[in-house]
Amino acid sequence: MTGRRPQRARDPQARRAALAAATMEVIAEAGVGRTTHRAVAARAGLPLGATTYYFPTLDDLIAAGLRHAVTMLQTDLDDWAERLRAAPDLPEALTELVREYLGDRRQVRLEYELCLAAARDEALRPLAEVWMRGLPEVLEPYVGAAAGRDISALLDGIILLALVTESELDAAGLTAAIRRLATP
Amino acid sequence: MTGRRPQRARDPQARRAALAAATMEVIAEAGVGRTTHRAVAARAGLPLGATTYYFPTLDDLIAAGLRHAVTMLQTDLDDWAERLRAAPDLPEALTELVREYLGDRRQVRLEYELCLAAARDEALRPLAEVWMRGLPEVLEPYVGAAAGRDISALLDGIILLALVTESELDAAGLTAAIRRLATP
DNA sequence: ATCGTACTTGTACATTCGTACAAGACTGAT
DNA sequence: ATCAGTCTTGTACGAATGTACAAGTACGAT
Repeated sequence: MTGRRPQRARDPQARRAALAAATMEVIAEAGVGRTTHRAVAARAGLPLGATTYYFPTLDDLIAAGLRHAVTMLQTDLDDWAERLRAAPDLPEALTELVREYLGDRRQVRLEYELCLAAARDEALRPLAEVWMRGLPEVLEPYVGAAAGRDISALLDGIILLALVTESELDAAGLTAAIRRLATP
Repeated sequence: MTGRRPQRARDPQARRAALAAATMEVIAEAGVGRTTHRAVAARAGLPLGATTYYFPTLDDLIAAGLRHAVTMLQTDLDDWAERLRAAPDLPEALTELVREYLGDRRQVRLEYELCLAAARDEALRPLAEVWMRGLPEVLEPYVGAAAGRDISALLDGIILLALVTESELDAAGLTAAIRRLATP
């Protein structure tokens, strides 16, 4: 019960955040189903007990990780919104954003981990909806609600294809497809 | 070492198949990351030892489950191809097929489990590619390669959206979007 | 009939898991 | 200075995990 104990500075808020961030990373690399307390603790550089102190159960920990992921994605989305606002041509700008997004495969996997987790666990659904409805909302002012949803779905599908096949993105083709969906 | 042992009839081929099918079901319900030898054995109604006898490691078992899933998806796809051939209007027929596909959420989840597993494990990639390239190939004769890929991506995205939000499919909107992508 | 091989099955085992908790340490109020 | 409560950390423990394997059974070749 009493090993050496050089206790670190206290900062509960930072610990919660660090654990959520570490959980997000573990999910991105190993998947929701292989996420464990110990992997998260190791990734965060914190003792095992810290995980259960701040998040009573593993499900809580995973939910916190996914919530953190959505927050990150949200700020990315704000970036997208701003760059689209400044862009001369929407389809071309969207294509470029997709290309950049595909640069970080870990983050892309995380997005689909979130979707699958939400598809399986109803409690996570609102979280995933925030993310899924984000892009359509950004696009709506430009092309309307219906086209916004269609284009968003197209991008999700194209991103999934690129994730699985690891093939190069056909930028010209994507731009053309977006343009088709955008024109009324 | 020596419990009661009413040994069942021998049929190795059927056992392999039963284990692969059971694995597929466990993956669909619990996810790749939570798939275990014991869950598969229980689902197949076989003893634990049978799993490791036919599939040396858990990865082998999971790969077999995913391979089985792709085979199932492939026959579904053949169905799609046949029905599209007989359909008077491609966009409307596709929309109807998507609506039916969404009826079995377990199968839809399985599809995305496959994609995520392939995104994480290179060895599974060819398997997922077979599936991802299947629909574009079916569509190509009707609309060309580029539009086939675009429409396929659109459907994947729409299906994902429906899976996550559990919202009703907007059939009319989808048909219209497909038509936009299909017309040259 | 017998025999070898391929299959079946129960069980064993080290490891890892989620979770619980006791013991210490910090901190703000008094 | 003291105390209560919050935070920190190491360790414990039963359950579940992947895998190994010995013992037993069926069956085709001989």
